[in-house]
Amino acid sequence: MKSPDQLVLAFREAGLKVTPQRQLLFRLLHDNTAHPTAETLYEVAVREMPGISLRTVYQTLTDLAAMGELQQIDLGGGAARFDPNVDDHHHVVCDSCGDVRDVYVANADEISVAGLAGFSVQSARIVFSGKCPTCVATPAAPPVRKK
Amino acid sequence: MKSPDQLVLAFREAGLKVTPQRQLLFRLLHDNTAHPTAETLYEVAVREMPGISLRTVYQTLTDLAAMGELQQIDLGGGAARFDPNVDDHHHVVCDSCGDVRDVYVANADEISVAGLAGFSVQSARIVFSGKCPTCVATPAAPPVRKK
DNA sequence: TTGTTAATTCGCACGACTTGCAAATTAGTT
DNA sequence: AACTAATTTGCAAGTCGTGCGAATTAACAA
Repeated sequence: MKSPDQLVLAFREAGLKVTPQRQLLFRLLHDNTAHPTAETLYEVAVREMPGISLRTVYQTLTDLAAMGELQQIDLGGGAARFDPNVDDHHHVVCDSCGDVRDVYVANADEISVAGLAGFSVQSARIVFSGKCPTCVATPAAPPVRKK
Repeated sequence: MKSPDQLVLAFREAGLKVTPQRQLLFRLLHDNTAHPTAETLYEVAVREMPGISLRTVYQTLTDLAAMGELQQIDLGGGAARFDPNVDDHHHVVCDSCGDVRDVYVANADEISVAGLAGFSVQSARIVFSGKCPTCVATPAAPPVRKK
């Protein structure tokens, strides 16, 4: 994702307005490696800007994703997560606490696949599951997911 | 997934009852490669058994998944899909029509991954996206997803 | 065959997540 | 300062799935 300043320019060039709400979200997302949900991001945002609405957070996240500045990650079940890292990468999810981290796969294109005959493949997403270092050390860590 | 007859035995052994509804679903799922959603399966089931409820379909799918006879696939956004193929395999999704197919990856364990330090990884899911053969041939095929 | 009991079915309500809508507000420009 | 289109916001609504409770039924025993 571009820096907040660059995003301001990018939004104006796209004919979009730069509001205080958006600028706040630009800041909160910049270098954010927490893979927040819309709700999570909202909770942080509302502390700095008490009036901001969850609807606006959704809206801005959608806009950023549409501009390719943000990757939306659907891990099934719960809420979508948003990743300002738009490099080619993948993810690990902790089954216990729901934590998500970026993972880099060097030779993803070297895997040999059967069953893709006739398919025009555009992308491949890899999601690893397991226990994060913290939850490995703490056996009974309660899941974060609401469901 | 086991055959319908074997599932009957497995359910009884687990202390679960074998109802006509369940037997119907056993049959509909056997050798089913369509990766149906609960809703889709319900629509087929209700034709053979007009009174069956969507609730029961969800219940039975959950039971089968808990017994390891069915794999639940969350591809984000829409409804979960169910796969009676419980072999170690992965999936391709058609962006146009939503079709899902099984894919076998031979050397999935040979990929070199960075960022998993300290993580205890249990599994890896790979989802390919693209256009299925039909949608490659028919450019403007409408998406199936309701969203 | 009849009785017993725990499991199941089913419909409805509800919960989580997300989007549609419309009125009021505001950013960016003239 | 005025204008206009974009934005914000709250609420309603939609989708997917689950909790709950009353009525039903499978499984088993006498």
